[in-house]
Amino acid sequence: MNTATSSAAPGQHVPRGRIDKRQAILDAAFTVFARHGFALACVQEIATEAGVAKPTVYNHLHDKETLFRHAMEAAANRAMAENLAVVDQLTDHGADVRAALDEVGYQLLQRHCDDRSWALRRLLNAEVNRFPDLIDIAHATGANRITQALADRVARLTLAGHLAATEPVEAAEQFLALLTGPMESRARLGTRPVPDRELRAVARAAVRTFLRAYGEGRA
Amino acid sequence: MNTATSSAAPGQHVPRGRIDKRQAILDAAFTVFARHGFALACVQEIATEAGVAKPTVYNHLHDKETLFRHAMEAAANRAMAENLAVVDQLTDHGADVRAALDEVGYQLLQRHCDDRSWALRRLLNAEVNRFPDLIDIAHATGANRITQALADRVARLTLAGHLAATEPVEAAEQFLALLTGPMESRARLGTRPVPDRELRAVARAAVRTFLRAYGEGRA
Amino acid sequence: MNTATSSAAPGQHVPRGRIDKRQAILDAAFTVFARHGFALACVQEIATEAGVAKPTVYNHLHDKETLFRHAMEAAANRAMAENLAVVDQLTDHGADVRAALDEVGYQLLQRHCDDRSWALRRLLNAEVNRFPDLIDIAHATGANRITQALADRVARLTLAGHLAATEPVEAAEQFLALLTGPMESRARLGTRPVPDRELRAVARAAVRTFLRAYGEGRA
Amino acid sequence: MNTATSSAAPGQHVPRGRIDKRQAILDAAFTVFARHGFALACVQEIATEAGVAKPTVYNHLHDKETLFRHAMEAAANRAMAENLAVVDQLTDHGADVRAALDEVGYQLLQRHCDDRSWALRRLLNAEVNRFPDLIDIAHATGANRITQALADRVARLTLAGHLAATEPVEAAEQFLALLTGPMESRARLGTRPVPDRELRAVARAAVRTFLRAYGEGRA
DNA sequence: GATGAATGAGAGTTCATTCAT
DNA sequence: TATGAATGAACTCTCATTCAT
Repeated sequence: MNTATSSAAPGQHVPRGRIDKRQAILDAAFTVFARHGFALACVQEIATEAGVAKPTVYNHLHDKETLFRHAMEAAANRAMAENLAVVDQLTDHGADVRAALDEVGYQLLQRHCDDRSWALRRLLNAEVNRFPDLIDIAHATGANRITQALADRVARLTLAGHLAATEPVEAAEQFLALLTGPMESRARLGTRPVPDRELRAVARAAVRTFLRAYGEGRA
Repeated sequence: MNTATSSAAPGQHVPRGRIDKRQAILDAAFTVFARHGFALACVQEIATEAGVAKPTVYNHLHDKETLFRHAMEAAANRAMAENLAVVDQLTDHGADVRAALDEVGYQLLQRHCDDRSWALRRLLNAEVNRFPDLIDIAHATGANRITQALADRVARLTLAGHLAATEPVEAAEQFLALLTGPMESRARLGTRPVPDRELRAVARAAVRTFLRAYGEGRA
Repeated sequence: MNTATSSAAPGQHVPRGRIDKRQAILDAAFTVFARHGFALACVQEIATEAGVAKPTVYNHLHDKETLFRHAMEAAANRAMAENLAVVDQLTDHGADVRAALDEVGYQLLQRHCDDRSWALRRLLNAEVNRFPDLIDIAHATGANRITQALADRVARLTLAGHLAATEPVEAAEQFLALLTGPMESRARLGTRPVPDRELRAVARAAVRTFLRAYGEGRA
Repeated sequence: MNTATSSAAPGQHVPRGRIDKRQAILDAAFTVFARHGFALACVQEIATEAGVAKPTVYNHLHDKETLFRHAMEAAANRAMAENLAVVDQLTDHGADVRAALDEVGYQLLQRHCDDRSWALRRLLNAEVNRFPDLIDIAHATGANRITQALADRVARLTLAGHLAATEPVEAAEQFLALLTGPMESRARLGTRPVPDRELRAVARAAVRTFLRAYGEGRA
């Protein structure tokens, strides 16, 4: 039905339409799963959202569970990539640590409060019993990697004399906790859109506490 | 599994069913909902778990939705009561603030990592789209009340000269964030039982950071 | 619940309340059956409409089928009595046969188009497969008796020289047919209230045709 | 029971089901609805009677209600077509009006007393509250169309000097009433099969009365 | 490879009916 | 006697999944 979606390079025989279709299905799947949860999402709705027929979904992803897994992995990977990109900005080339942390904290919060991020965490929570292995994928490759990446930066800042964090991982963990912890109830589990100003404020408060605890004056 | 279904005095005629059937149903409902989520939990299983027939469930709680709502409210209320009881221990009659915070933090973490607490949060996350009003019930009367109660204590400790928290609510929010934030990935969303020792450690780390930021030396 | 319904004579110990209750139940039953049909009428609704509890219905009338049978018989008997009373007016003491037939025809049509009459016929039609014996009760003691009573009057009028009906039963049958036949689609099976003027017109037309066929001028 | 389900040419590959499944379902539906009424007819029985699986019924006709509506409409259309075909025979090329009316009356009565006709009227009566619009379909396009068609013929016969009906519609209405009115109790609402001889007799009596009232001698 | 049609299994809900007070 | 509570049975409808084209 949607055969003209792809823009395959002319003269070359790459079945790009195939891949595009698969991607469309995965996107649609995540959207629909986010809307209704695993159990109540029906494959027909996913197919319609993706613009294909139901059996096509089964041709590409063998069954509903596989579909869910792949959609979740894709979403988790994208989210992690975005977060890592933010953390990577935290280099020491700017002397003003507070400003740098403020900015990184704010951007992390933005990612955290994105609709798809909330949906991802919601689904992870919801289906943890049915898909226990998804936690590994999402946390091992997700949350923990963010923590580690952030710990790396903290360690560097400590070595550079900008911080006094003796245990970088713990510091990173707490920094993230100070950022995201307050959002749970403020955003009502992702139901309420949090204005940018509030994100900035939460980030600033987190940084303030973090720096009081781990600022250079401390040991 | 449901040992508290009926506590009738032995030797006394037990009516075919009346008094605590409703409670048994609600308990069973929460258990089964926690097991499978709302959509996949079937009323028959709840009825069986409660030791009644299916229509009895419908006689007491009109709907599957109503059943869910009431089960969730009951669970949320119990959890909140437990947490408030813990916070209430945080009076200033002990001079050692750190020890008091350690203990309260540890007990809050215990409640937080209780199976039923994880289940409650999981269900809340999972069904937020279908039951948006449950967030109000759970957060407004739950998380926020804990924060407020804790803020009260923080204010008192500040007045007593034991803390330097100028904004008690923010301080309370961050204390809770420092406690519970790290648990998300450590407990793998409630999948992995966290040993007491680890709870103690996380609590201690949280208190350490908290006191560095809000200890009496600060202003 | 409705204990004060009866007006038992003081000083006498007649359990009138019992009888009243039974009657209330039968009335309610007919109303509800007329509303929803046999299958969809639920005993609970009948009980509520009668102002009693559900088991009380079962105490008085053993089960739903019995309830239906008794309600229908009562309604049929009442309808028949009313119709017979109308036919009985058709004596020859008035010389104007046309006027007498017009009036009787009109009154029969009124009875025929009463809500409860439509409901009765509707239910009879609807449940003929499940309650075949009800036709006997309703037709043998109902429609046929009206026809016979009318045939009696026709015979008398013939003997008195006012009519020329050689076969009174056939004449009666046709008179009733001319009256009620056109109502089926005019009243849309009882759904549309037919104005009195229309009833008069149909009756007059029926009488006109009837007298052309069976008037004294004919043989 | 359902011999006309599939008329595929023998020796040809029959697809697992496609072409006349819908028709088979509608036929089965009418049969089963006629047997049990709307409420007590269960879709499973319809599916079995049609030789398909239950969901197939839902695939073709969305609802039990939709199913009922379509089955009723089909039955009503067929009945009306048959009746119209009979009325169409009533042309004036035969000089013997009485014989022509006798024959047409008899054939109309045959249609009227067909099992499916009784069933159709029964269902119409039974479910008039739940499906009020069906009356329009059945009466407006059914009974009234027959009356109008018959009135057309009556008018022609009048113009040809064979009748003296000044109001063709009223005459047609009464002719039909004289035919079908007596059948209600004679056929016991379709429960008792009426022998052909009786149909002939009722038709003849109706025609006799009709011609006395509207024959050429009259004005 | 993509699709229209078909199906087996299963869930929520209702209801007539019966206990036990 | 009248009733609140409980239940077994049944029914509609949905959905993941598979044929056969």
